[in-house]
Amino acid sequence: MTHPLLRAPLSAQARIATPLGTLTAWATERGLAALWFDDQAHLIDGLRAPDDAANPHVLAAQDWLEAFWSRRPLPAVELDAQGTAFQQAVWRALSAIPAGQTCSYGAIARAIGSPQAVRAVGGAIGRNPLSLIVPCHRVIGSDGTLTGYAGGLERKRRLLSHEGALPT
Amino acid sequence: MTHPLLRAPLSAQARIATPLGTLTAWATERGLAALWFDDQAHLIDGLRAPDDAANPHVLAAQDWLEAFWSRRPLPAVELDAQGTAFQQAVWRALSAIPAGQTCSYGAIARAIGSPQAVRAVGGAIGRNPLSLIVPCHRVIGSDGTLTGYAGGLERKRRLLSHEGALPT
DNA sequence: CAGCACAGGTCCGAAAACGGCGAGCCCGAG
DNA sequence: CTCGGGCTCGCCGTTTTCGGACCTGTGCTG
Repeated sequence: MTHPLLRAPLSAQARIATPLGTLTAWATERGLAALWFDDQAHLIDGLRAPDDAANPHVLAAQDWLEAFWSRRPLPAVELDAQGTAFQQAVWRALSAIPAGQTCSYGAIARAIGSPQAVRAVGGAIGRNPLSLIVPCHRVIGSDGTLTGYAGGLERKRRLLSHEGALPT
Repeated sequence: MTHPLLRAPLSAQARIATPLGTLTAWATERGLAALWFDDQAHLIDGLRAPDDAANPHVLAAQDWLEAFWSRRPLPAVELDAQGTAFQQAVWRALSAIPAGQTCSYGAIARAIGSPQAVRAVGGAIGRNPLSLIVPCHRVIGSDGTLTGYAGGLERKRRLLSHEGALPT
């Protein structure tokens, strides 16, 4: 039952439909622990909790997603993602990138005070459990290439396009 | 005449043919004391008794073996194996493993309440005098390796295969 | 009697391998 | 030249792998 992604036991999970595919959300008592597309969830292997679409954190995620797709201001969501100090720092930095903007891996590295750890930043971003809410899709190569996305490059492209931030 | 494997004098011995080679069975008045393949019987060196295929315990062993090969329910056999308290505990635990199943040395150690004595368990199993009847061939390494068998690894493999329990 | 070798498994530290990168370099095409 | 594509190499946190040390009962060896 203990999963490397968790520091508290899961209390609920629920599936949420979106224009880009169905997501599953996992929540602990403290907040949203994971949010991923079903078809790319290799990261989430073995994560399981009782279905409960009425869980408050799940509902919050749902609200957030609806606001996101319709480009309204985003409500706050309690997050409870588990990770090393470094990963937490990276994810926090990601959250600072506003919609409609992109940023390079190197920029994140500098932002968290480890300008040389560019590649390690890539690894941390790839392990971000909170798809969309922690906008890992807004980080691209310094030359404008999309480089990678756990949910698939096509999805990354469409997300950026939806935010009007597709690099030429 | 006193042998470390005996607590009562032997009363009979007899050879029994099986698909995997010829066994010899030794019996005391109280039950079956030893049962081993002829070619690997270093354990049994010096064990000698008058040949007597009509001895009741020998007959019981024969019945048991026939049932075993044809996968019928196994008749009870009186056992009279000599060993330390620790060894007896291990052998008793072995008898609890049903056919078609395997189990690790560590699991046996935990089962008898000495979770750390894994290696000692290996020693005790290797000294089990009652081949087949006390199913020491069902114990394999925790990683699935067959590790060892006094009767030869090939024989262990074929026994497990006969029981449909060969690990991948 | 002391010492050692085993039909294993667990834990821990060290070392190596592995990435959702980026800068520097070389080279050929305009 | 000058710009872009392709290559190499350094960067660093994380993961995986590897090698010992230790555990434990017993029989064998000096």
